[in-house]
Amino acid sequence: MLEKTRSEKKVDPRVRRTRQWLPDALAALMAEKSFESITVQDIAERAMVNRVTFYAHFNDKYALLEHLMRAIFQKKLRARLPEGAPFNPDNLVGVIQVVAENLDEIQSHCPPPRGQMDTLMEKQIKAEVDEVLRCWLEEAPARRLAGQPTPEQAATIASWAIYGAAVQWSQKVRREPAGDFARQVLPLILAGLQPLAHLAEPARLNPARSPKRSAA
Amino acid sequence: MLEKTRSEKKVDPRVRRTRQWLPDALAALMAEKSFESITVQDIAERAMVNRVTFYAHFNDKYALLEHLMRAIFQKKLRARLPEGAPFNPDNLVGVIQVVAENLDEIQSHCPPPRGQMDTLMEKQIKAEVDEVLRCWLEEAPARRLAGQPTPEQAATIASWAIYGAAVQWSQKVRREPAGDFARQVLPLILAGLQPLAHLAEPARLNPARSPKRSAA
DNA sequence: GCGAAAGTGTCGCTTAGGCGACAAAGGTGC
DNA sequence: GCACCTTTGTCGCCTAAGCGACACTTTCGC
Repeated sequence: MLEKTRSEKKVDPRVRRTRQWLPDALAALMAEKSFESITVQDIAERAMVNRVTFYAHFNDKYALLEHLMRAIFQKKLRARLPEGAPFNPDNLVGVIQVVAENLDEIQSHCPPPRGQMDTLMEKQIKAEVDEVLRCWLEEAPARRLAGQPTPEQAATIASWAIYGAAVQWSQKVRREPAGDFARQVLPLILAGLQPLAHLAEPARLNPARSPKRSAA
Repeated sequence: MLEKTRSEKKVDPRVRRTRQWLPDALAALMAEKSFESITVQDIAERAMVNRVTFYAHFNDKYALLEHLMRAIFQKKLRARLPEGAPFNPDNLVGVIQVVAENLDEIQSHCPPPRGQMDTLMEKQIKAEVDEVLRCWLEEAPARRLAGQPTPEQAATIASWAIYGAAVQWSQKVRREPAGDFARQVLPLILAGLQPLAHLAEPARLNPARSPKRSAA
């Protein structure tokens, strides 16, 4: 597991195809019936792929569902953020917004007995957000001091925080648009991303030195 | 060559897929540029298939074009005639009509320097019509006498006749609808399909015995 | 003309996918 | 309980597809 992070250069076209078809087939089937009633045979048949081939790529249908949900989320993210988008407040708002919208869509589309689906989705979305944040944190000027939080810790904390905020938002009876919500919680999320904070507010106070508070 | 006539039972799904993709790719490319300017590499690339795989299925792009044109014609035929349609005058009219329409469409869509395309299409359409007629002739009650035309001969003669008539029709400056044309030439075509003639006219004259001509 | 570039057709070799079969769970009806 | 059926994972064997490389031929551009 966890081989190359973001490259995937030379993949056998056959592999690329089947890894495209299987999620597509599952998505198509889930538009027709409940996930639980879908069998691996159904998926393989719809994907025009042998059942054994399925197991060569995914352990079971839950693993495929994880992959599918992450792919869906990634696609929405790509639509909101341009490829290789740099860190800035607007792009971070975009991430939060897409998390919220995705959550909302799943909850409104799928019938309430969603079983493990919520858990799976939560794991995948947090993982994806974590990865995006980690990229941003690694690109940012390194100012890591011993005893201070690592970028990995910051990314994890922020991804959990974002997801938690989105869950709370999605459960409100009268909720504001996802974009408004995202802008609203932005400061709280940014607070957890200290290494990036100076990129967010151009006229910031100096963090390490004594904060010379100006007279009002 | 010329293995099973109409069965194709168990084909490896991988083969089925590539034999689906390659014609699809060629059709897509021909909507963009001329056939001559299309290379085997283009086709393989568009079909997401290795170039060597192409040669495992077709000798060259002309062979693929033959296959494609026959497939297109077959599809139109299936749309006009229900699967396993029996012989009757209306279905024969349908065959003639589809031949004419197909000819017309190719000639109006493709730019006049069509090179070998006409030849290829002619060969494939006549082959397909020949096969359909042969099926009908074999199903018909056998009344074959020594020295009389075989069903194969009758089918070939009729398929050539149909195609020739369609070519003439397609070149007319002011031509009637394809359906009218088909009904118009039907008697001439039927005349060449003697073994089927009795299925076409319920109140026919007895063919072998002395034609007792009724007074006007 | 003539060299570079692109396209063609064909070779082994490697790899992913198809297939039949199997034992081991899970239902379902009685 | 017990059969019966479906689904699930997992084998090994075979085949189609991918790939790099080769020797051509064709097509340009100069």
